[in-house]
Amino acid sequence: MMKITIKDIAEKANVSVATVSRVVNNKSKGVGEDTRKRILELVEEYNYQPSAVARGLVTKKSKIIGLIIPDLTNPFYPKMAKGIEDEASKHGYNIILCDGNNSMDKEAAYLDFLGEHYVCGIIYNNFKNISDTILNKILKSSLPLVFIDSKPEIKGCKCVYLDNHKAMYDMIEYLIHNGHRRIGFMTGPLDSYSINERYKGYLKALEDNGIAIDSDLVVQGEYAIKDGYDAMERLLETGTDMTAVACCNDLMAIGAMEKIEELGMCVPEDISVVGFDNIEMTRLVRPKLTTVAQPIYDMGREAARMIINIIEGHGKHTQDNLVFEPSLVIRDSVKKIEK
Amino acid sequence: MMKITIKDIAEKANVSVATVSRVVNNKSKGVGEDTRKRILELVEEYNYQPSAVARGLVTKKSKIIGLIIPDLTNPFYPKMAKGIEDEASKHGYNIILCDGNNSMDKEAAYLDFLGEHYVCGIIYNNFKNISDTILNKILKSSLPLVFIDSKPEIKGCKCVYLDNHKAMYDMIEYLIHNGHRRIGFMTGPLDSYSINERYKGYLKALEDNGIAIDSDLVVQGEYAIKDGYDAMERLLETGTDMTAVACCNDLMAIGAMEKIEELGMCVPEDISVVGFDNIEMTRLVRPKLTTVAQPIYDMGREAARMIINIIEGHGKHTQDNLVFEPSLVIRDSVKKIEK
DNA sequence: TTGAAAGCGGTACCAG
DNA sequence: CTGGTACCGCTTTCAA
Repeated sequence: MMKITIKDIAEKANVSVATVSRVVNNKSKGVGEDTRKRILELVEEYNYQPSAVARGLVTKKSKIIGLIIPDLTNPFYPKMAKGIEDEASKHGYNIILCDGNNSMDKEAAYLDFLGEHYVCGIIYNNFKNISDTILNKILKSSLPLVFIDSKPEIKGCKCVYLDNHKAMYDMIEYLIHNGHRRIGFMTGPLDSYSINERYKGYLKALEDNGIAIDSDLVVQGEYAIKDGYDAMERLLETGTDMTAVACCNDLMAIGAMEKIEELGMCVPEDISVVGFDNIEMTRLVRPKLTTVAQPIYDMGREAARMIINIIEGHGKHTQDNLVFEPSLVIRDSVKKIEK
Repeated sequence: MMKITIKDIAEKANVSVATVSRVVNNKSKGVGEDTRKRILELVEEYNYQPSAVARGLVTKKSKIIGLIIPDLTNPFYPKMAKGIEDEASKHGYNIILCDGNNSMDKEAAYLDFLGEHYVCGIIYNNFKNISDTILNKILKSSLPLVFIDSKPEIKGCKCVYLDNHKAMYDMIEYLIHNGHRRIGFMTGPLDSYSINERYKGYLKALEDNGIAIDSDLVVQGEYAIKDGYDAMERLLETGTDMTAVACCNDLMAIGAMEKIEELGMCVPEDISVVGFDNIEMTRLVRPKLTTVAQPIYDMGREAARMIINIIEGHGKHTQDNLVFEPSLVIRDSVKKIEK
């Protein structure tokens, strides 16, 4: 069953393709009411769908925004995607969602993929600092691009992200105010902008409070629950006298809690744990996890708005960086230590 | 900065576009080694990316599979998407992921969207029984289509799904064997194939065990945590003497547990709760939730394999239905009632 | 080994 | 108000 084309409709209606094109695109000024109606009926009857491909070839526009995220199974990202999606559809744009699967190669492949197809812009949540290969692709590409949840070293690139430094700084200070001084840090890969900022925030907070930095108190891991679980095991071996751990995301924190509990210890009595992101799980887990909230849905919306501005050319004066403020969500996973 | 086209490369290389096309597509038999090299260099230098759009227009093939799911924020679906993605990329296919946002209209819109673009097939996880509008779109479309996690009333349609009836039947029997007889049922919208099957499984298990059906023991809600929370409140009002509730998905079950706890009661001491899907959260929540596991990642992979078979024409003998077996995951949210 | 040219399904401009 | 037609960027015969 061949797909119906504009030519088929034109034949059946005894008009030219130009006319069909006119009515299909609602540029009906200059089309007789009767022909218009006849064509519309045919369109309906044969379920004619204009090929966006052919159309894209001539118009070079597509109303499709590509979105690359690191990992769909971290609940943080679907929420971001929703924000982007909601804002985009409001403006008639569709999203192509690509899950980079925590792999630079996959991300690079998707960048190519999106470049070859006619997306009109890309929102890119790179999970690590971009490699030279990727940097090159981006530089050579003329596609509008906004980074979300990161801020690469590219002059003039558009970014929306959280003030990660402040976020972690505040969190560590909160821990310190609660009497903690031996504070562990569970980091993700440090070659990620966000993670690196968080790490710096941790360091700075310790420093500002006159607490010595101890590398035995920091472990590095990947981002999933299982990774936090594993990392906690390692941290417990090196981190003597540790009374609290700050984790770089909620998933890791939850994994850490699992490990602690499995070892017969209690959170927060034996050790306090805090996370980052405020995903829904943090509310559900026992004890409820203290964490820092990112307005991720809104960040998504703003990123969408930003790229649409650029695409539609209203973006000459769009600011380069949009940075959001974090907020602490205090729950039950931190113990107050009396002095 | 205009995008580089095949013509540009051809000019620079002093050859025809046909030749460039040949080398770009590795149909190099019949291209001089030197010209070949020269062209490849140009391609590299100018970062030439052939327009998949133009190519798609002529070849009518695209290696893109559209995937429609109900809601990205239910962790069940990202896992399914991963399965599909992984299998698809193994065969060189890409996925366009569309989040229907629990809305038929959105789903319909995406169906159109995918139809207009040149995807080569669609994997569709409809969240409710398909409407006539959608049925029509599907019937009129010539695109390969496989349904996942549902089984619509369309002759000859390809489906991969769980034996939902058996799943819920087994779960209810498990409850009964543990001494429960006043068992509540928290259902999702009944005009969904999967949900309806689960409901029937519930009914059948009661019947087979000589337990009277009591409509005061069933509530209906939507699928999110909040919905389960709300539904539980209603159920508690009508469901007298209820000792257990079976929920149609884990999210609802978790919401139900929240409500129960908030009311000062305990799970499972005061009331047992079971879920469905075995999302990761069920392991994390306290008490750990007893639920039924769907091999959703594998189901995704099989769905991908199925549609690729159809697309590539090896699918003449593909079976219509692929049904997976559920398995109970017994954890801590069910109390054994001594007789 | 290479080139010319006919489309693919539309859009948009120019005529009539 | 409508039709003819030149592209858009690429693939694919058919000839040379």
